[in-house]
Amino acid sequence: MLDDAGERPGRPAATTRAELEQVALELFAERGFVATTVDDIAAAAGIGRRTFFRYFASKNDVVWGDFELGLLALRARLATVQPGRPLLDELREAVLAFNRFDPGEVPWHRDRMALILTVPALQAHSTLRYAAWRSVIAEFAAARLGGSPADLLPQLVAHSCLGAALTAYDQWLLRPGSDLPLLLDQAMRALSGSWAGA
Amino acid sequence: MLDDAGERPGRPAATTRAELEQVALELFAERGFVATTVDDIAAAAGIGRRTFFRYFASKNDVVWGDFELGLLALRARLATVQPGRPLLDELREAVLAFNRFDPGEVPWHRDRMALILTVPALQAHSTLRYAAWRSVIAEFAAARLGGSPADLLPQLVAHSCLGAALTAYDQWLLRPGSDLPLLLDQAMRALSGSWAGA
DNA sequence: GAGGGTAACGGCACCGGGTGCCGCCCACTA
DNA sequence: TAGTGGGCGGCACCCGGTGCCGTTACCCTC
Repeated sequence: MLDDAGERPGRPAATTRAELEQVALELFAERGFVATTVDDIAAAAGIGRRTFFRYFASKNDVVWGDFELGLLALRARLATVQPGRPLLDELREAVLAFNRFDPGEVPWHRDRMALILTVPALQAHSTLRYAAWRSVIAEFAAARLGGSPADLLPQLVAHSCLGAALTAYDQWLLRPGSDLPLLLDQAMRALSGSWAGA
Repeated sequence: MLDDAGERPGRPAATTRAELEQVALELFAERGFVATTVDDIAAAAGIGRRTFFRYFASKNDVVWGDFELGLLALRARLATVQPGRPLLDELREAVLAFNRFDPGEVPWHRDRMALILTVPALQAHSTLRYAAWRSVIAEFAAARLGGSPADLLPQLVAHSCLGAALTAYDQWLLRPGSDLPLLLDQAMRALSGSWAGA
């Protein structure tokens, strides 16, 4: 609806989400997220400020790329999982898959995540995105454990997985050169109560 | 610095945080959080809009009452805990203590939490408050487990406790008449890997 | 009881994100 | 060549948040 080249009637779209995202991330890297105004982004992309908000619901959303698509993939993956293996094993692998990226994409992804995890406005906004992520996990956990996704246990599972993923990301950004999949794996495995007896 | 009755030189404060909070919560209950502007609150409290922002850093903060004091109490409590008991037992009791309120306070607290957990702007903002809460937990966990609060395990513990508390609050608000301390206890106990084998 | 010190008040102007409205533009189609 | 329809983008507006600065009201001292 604002992308692909012509085909449709009507005026062709002036740009794409991906293009806008790239322009914006460069500006964020140069001057920082808060110091970059939406006018700056629109000007740099050669569009009107009003048009920017047709591509992204908010300045915060620019940094989230194709998160929605990722959620769809996550849900699809979990829907086709065969029962039989421990819940946490499935979740661990799903979390790893969700956070797997082409090597070429990794630096971009790292920049994005650094913003999300350090800029207060983005930290705050991220909660709304994470809620959608958690509900995918809670759905799956509920299917496995029985009951409704709104029940205490599925919700707790979802919160725990999110916590593990965020912890891993924090470590990844904190320690240059560290390995994200490894950290995610460690964090997810640590959920199995390895610290519960301490 | 803007509270207590006279004693100091200078013009006396026109109101208090508590008074403003009460006025604001009533307006939120009447028209909702988003539909209530800061001007509305200021007008209802008989102060200038500019003055409102001397009492609260943002409209979002109104709803958080004495959270900072609670954090201090939580930290103090954890600092005086005798080693020897399992980490999770200490944390469970600390979480329960942190969320214990006078019976008379409960309805107010429930309203506050309902706002925080359902209004998107407040959900988002809450992350920043929770970060401070988590760091108190992480400090304690690091002291117990050894290492730095920034390490993976203490961070994971903190995220898990927060997740448990939020899960319990969600259930509390979802089921009228439910018992918050009981739900918190259940959620914290469920962290001990009761679902890890499923 | 007059005057100075001091700290909160609060108006004003400004910024920036976000939105509703509406006329304009422009590729495609008939 | 005229018409259709969807994206563009200016404009005006709202609201949260901030820096500035003159004003107000108390207290203390003389």
